[in-house]
Amino acid sequence: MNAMTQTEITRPQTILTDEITSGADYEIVRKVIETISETYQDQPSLETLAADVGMEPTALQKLFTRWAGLSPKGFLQAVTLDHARRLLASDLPLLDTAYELGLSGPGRLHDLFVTHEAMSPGEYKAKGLGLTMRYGFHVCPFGLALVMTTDRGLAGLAFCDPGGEAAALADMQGRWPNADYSEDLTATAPYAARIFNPANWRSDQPLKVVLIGTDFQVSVWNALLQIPMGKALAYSDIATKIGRPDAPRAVGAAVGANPVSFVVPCHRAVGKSGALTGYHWGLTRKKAILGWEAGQLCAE
DNA sequence: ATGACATTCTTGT
DNA sequence: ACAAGAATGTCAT
Repeated sequence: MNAMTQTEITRPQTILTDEITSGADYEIVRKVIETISETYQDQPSLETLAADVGMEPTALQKLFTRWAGLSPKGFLQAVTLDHARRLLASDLPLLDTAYELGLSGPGRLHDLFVTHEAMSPGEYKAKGLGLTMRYGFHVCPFGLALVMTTDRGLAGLAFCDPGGEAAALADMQGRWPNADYSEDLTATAPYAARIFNPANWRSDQPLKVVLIGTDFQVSVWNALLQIPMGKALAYSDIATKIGRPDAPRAVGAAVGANPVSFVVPCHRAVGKSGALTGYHWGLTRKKAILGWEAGQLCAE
């Protein structure tokens, strides 16, 4: 069922000619999202948006809907303050039970099933010494994804746009400067295929993730993993949840330091007002991911 | 709506 | 040990 993992891929560009065009689509989609979020008060028409990216209105409509499962207008609503508030307002009854679950094996922590283990403090201090990281770039609905794995599981996931590969890789390597790195698309492709295709989100084959960070960071990331798809939590809520109600700002820093973006849903942390605040890989991408998730939910 | 400041943890000297 | 910074929050205009 996974023809994709068999494909020989040495350069991201070659994929663009593949039938999987979602990576190329994102270039367009990203521009449109950018325009929408900058000018949404003016209610930009589909026609205007299409003209901006040099497309026919109907073509853009089709492309955007195929990408997000949501029309541009629907998407606009999905990333509105109102909607984010609704996500926030909704319950957070997942406080204690999910935590235990997270420590003891596979659980429905994200709609993508993951098992995760934290590295010991000693391993963290070694900054990756003795670890072999295999990495590769793969097209995904949000541009290019840099996937990094160890033999213990997925350790890193970053995003970039075409041309930004080196910067993204440097960003990740800076986190574990003592690790060995080797490009190995054969190792990373299956991860990419599983992560970005909701059809492959299965409980019988959970994704293995290793969390490499300080105790504080790991506890924050654990909290993020407990936020289900289509929900969001304020930074201050997360702070409360991990027992440090006075440290929302430190939570923000820890969320931002998350090395496994998307899988650890750092995009589901929002400001207390429901406003979408920063994102390490670009605020537009955060909006794109949230809108895309909204589309996935609609599709069910 | 905007801006100053309070506050906690991480990280690099 | 210390100082600076961070994807915040709150309160006063």
